[in-house]
Amino acid sequence: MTKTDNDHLDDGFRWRKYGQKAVKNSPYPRSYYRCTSVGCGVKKRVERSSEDPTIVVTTYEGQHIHPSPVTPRGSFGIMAAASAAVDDRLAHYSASPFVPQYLQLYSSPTASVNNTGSTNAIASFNPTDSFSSFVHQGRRVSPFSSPSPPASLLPDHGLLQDIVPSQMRNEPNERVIKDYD
DNA sequence: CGGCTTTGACCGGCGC
DNA sequence: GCGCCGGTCAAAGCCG
Repeated sequence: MTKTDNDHLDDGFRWRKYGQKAVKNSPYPRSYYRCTSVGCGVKKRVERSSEDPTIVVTTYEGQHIHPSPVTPRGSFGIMAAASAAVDDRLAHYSASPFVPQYLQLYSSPTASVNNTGSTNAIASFNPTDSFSSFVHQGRRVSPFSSPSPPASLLPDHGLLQDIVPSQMRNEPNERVIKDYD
C-alpha cells in the first residue's frame, strides 16, 4: 500500500498498461501493467483504496529478471544492495514450509535502504511509516521460469519494486514526482 | 514515427 | 448451461 495522490508511481521499471477494469466494492478502477523488458513477464495491479482515495494498492506478480532499466536520478544503484537484502529474505521465506505456491512478503525495504547510509533522493522517505509495507506474490509469470522453483535458485534481481519513489506521508500538498494531471 | 494509453471485446473459471 | 467476474487482447488514438 502506498499513500500518494499520484497515479503514476515510478518504481524504477518501465510498465506498459494493458488493461483496466472497474473493481467491485470500490468506485475506482484497477489498472493492469506489465514490465516492458523482453523476457520479463512481471505484472502489477494498481488500484485505489475505496476508503482512502489517497492510498493506492499495488500488487506485484513475479520477479524481474533484469536490473532496473531506468535510473531516474542516478540514485537507483543503491537499490541493488537493497534488493539483495530483500532477496535474501525472500529466499528465506520461500524456503518456509508454510508458504504455499505463492508467497506473501511483508517488508519495509525503505528501512534497509536507509541503512546503507548512502541514499540521497530516497533518503527523503519515511521508513517508520507502516504504509511502506508491500505485498508480493511470487508466481510463475514467464514461460522461461520453472513452475515453482525455490527463489534461492533464481537470479532474482528484481525486487526493486519494493522501493517506491514516493513519499508515504499524509501531507495534503505533497507533490512526489510532478503534478501529473 | 515509435512507444504508450485507452477501451471495448474476448476468454476462461466458477457458482448457481 | 448460463451469467458473472476478473484478467487479457488488440485496435485505435494520443503524445513527445
